[in-house]
Amino acid sequence: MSLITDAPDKPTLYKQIRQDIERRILTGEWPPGHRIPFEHQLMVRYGCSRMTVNKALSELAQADLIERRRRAGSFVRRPQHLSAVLKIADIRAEITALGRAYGYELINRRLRAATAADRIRLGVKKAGKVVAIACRHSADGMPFAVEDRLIDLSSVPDAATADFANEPPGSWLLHHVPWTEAEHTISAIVADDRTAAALDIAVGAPCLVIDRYTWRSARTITAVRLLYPGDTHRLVARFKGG
Amino acid sequence: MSLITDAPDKPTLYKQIRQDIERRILTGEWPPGHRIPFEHQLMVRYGCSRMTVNKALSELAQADLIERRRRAGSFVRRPQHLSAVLKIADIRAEITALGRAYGYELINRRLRAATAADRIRLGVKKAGKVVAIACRHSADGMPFAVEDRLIDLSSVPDAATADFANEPPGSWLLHHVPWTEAEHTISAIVADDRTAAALDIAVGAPCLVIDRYTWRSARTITAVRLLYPGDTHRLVARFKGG
DNA sequence: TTGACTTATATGTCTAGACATATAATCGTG
DNA sequence: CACGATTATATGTCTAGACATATAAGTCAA
Repeated sequence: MSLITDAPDKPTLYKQIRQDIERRILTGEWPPGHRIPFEHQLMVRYGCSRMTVNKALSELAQADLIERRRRAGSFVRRPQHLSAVLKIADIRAEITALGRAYGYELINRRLRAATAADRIRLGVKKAGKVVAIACRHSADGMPFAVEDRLIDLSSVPDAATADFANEPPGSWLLHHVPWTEAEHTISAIVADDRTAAALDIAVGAPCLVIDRYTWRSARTITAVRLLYPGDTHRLVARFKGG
Repeated sequence: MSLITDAPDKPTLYKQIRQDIERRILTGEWPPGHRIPFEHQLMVRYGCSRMTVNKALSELAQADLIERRRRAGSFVRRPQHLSAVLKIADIRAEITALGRAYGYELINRRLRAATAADRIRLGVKKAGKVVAIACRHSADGMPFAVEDRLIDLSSVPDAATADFANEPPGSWLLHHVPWTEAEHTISAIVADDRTAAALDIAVGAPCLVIDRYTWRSARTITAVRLLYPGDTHRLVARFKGG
């Protein structure tokens, strides 16, 4: 579901310098704490101006591979805590990418005044209207995930009239509302009878849960809970690090 | 467990330009596909040289917020698929960060010739030796996670003599072996009797599973499976996007 | 020894140019 | 009209300087 690729680039000088240093760091030749040659030394070694060296080092610093300290120099950072770019794609794109046929089914759609529980879930204080949606995504006709979503109509008025019978709300929102911030929480539960029926798995079978909250400029847009069969579905995050 | 913070920086000119454009993109003032003013126009607007504008735009391009095309200009990119930086910290750091007391207990440590199953798990073909470790992490005396790890001794010879009785293998590896690539797979299972006993939860209770493989320059270092109680533990990924 | 002050220095930012290069737009030609 | 050649232009990279600024290291006094 995710992969960080290094596009092969024309080896301009600053990129060459950057890759050169990166290689030494990744192979361990320059261990954490090692001081990288000063910009002045590097410009002599590579026969270029300081700006060129600076650009290479700046990018390495931006990638957290090195740390730059005024007057002291640049240092190889100690291995970062494991961190991964976890790309959780639009479910339709995810299923299509697997080469399987995507299916969507709206189970329930209700427009209502926000209940107390709704307001807590969306993290809003004022009363207002919400759209509650339950739907199911399938791959090759088999249940893939069930979705339980709440959309704050005060943030997304258009959602009141949107037709979610044919378009999944996730796709609709992605195309209609720019988001600025989001949060995923991943956990595990066992299927209750309703979930089990919807996913066509046994009651008590493990489920992977993704709760996603999306904001736009500190304003809640939507809260969604996705349930996947836990033994067949996997989230994969692949990454590089130092 | 993760958070992308924007450190408040002294507002140098290029950063101001960058944030200015970033704001317009994030608020939707400049929607996806919108062409950003040419560098030449921006240098007039901000009264600076092209290199300054170029630095701002280059960083925005590096962050995938804009796309730059020669002769055509720079354009706001359409919203990326949801992607999050999922920071899976060293467990000790994770527990400490929660303000709880960290505990570690080695359950089992065996040095053996790699079995067929070991070789499959590590993705190596040649015969060799491995260290198999089972251990438990606890927070405030309560089981937090159980770990089942395999270390390839041909990649990490020192692991044969390392003392994992007092130091968790994850911390030891992080400090002794630089890694260049890793992969996480997140899934859910239900606890079997052994897992239930180790985590002090009921048989059949949900567990969050993290399988992590770590490589160094295409060479497998270690494979580890972490089991967390699924209803109490959560992976959180918070992020920004366009 | 400790704390306050000074100094040297590496990085941070910026300029006003230059040439390279990819490509959108235009122009000509069949 | 279609297609290939030409041209204009925005970005990509680079230079040789400049001054700003944080700070490690050295200096000196209490």
